[in-house]
Amino acid sequence: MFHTKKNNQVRQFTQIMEKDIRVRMAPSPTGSMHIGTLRTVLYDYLFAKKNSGKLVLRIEDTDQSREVEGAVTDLLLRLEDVGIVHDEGPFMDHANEKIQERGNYAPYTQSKRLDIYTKYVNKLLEKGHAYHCFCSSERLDEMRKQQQKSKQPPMYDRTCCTLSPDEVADRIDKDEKYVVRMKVSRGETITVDDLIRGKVEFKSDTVDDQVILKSDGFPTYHLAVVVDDYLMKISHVIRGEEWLPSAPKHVILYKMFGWDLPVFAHLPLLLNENKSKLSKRQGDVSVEDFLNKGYLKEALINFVAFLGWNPGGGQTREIYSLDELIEVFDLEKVHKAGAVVDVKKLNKINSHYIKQKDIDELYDETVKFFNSDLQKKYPNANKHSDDRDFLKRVLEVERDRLERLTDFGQENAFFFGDITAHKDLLTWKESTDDQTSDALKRAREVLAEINQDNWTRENLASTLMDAAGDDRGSFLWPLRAALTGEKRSPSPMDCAWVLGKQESLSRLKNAIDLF
RNA sequence: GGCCCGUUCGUCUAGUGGUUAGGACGCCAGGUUUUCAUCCUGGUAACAGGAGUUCGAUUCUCCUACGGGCUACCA
Repeated sequence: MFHTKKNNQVRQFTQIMEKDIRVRMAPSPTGSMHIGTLRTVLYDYLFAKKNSGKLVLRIEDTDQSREVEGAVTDLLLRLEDVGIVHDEGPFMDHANEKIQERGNYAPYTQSKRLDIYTKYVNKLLEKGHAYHCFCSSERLDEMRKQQQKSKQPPMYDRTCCTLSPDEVADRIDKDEKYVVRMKVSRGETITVDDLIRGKVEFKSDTVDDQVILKSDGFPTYHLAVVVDDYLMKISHVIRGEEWLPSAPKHVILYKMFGWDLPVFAHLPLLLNENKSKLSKRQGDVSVEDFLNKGYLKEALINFVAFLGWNPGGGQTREIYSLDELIEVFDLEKVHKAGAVVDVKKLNKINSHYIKQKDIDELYDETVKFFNSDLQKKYPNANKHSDDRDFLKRVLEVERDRLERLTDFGQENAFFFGDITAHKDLLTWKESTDDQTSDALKRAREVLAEINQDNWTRENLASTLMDAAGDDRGSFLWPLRAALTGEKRSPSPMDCAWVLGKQESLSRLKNAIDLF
């Protein structure tokens, strides 16, 4: 009777739990947001949204020594940049330039939860699942050295495990520094059930008596994640594969506390070209770097989503918006093997989004890159730097040539400064001087006849193509060269459109004067 | 060294107990084009190796090799 009832309760409870999808992103504030973090966080977000769940942001700052000033702010800003919105945790309060926490399980910053951890560590201590350890780091180092030498796995030798309660109390009284270690029972098999990898088994004999409470009173990651994931009712633990080896420690802790396990999903690593774990050294890896290099957030999200996952099912489309990704995302389709980050592919995706983007929106995102370099590159550019219409025309003509936003204006100095045309450049293939001169004069006549109102991209294109007739090269090349002074550029119609009638005619006159 | 994970074109990947092993990026060639770029078409290139199961394995199992991760009072 009793058992049946209880089982039913348990079943109901777990059913509710299963429906209640809650995932967390749990970064450490140790620097600017890494592209790998972005991928993990994106999968968190996609999974939560796909399953109508909640996304929690929790700051894992239990290592004070590694903490970097402003890292949390950077993180929140980057999340805003790419459009990943969480439901609980710290948020930027832009009005007051502060960080504010929101949610029922606050605080979401581990350094503010110290008393919670000590409480749970004490529980473990009481139940005999943990013990105090007074070993100095010098002794520990020496011990590991010896173990390495004799080809033993480096593990704590449990010297302090057998200390009597009296001795422990005594040494604590004497203010001796100590840590608390979890006591892993021997001879067991620990199974980590992973959504992506299936069941992964570990012998408990190979699991170290991990420190769970450091001598500074802070918990280690292992204790803090388990406690917080439990208290914050996290249903799915999604994190990088580098955590797989420590997953059995977490499973053991859940068991010690008597808590239900969350679902684990260990994501494949993002790799350098040489297949090692993606790191700085090998180029920029922070989200901010990519954004600053002129990659659109849509491209970055799209690119990173397909590193280690794809919709499958013979689907060949690879361009997906964030909302579309939510539609098709499936955590179980995530791969097992690591994925090399290939910037060339990112470039392609980026240029795709640049071509697609609404021109005004694109302009707003692009012009800031242009302005920052404007003075250095184009001494004469000032006359146009505030001319939104002019810059927008340049962008429209250039957009199909852009791989990154930072390319804007890069190869088109002729739009902004004075040019010097040379005879050689103006001459098309075997044309004689007379032919070139005639072509230029004819072009000037054609352009001169187009009145201001008709000075549109479309009209210029059709008029000039008509004027070019069959022998396009001998007409269009000198015109383009006269307008740009460059070997490569957008089409003469586009250049004329951007430059405007007056400037175009003036440049043509300068060219004609050379002959 | 120990533990764990992984392995389809160079890269990201689809896919199946029987397929001409498909797509994307890159690269190469051709086309469109006044140039460059865009765009279009085509081409190049892969199931790590061995054994087993099977009528048949890239697909299932085992072994090996190779790669990677972890091995802290870091996360």
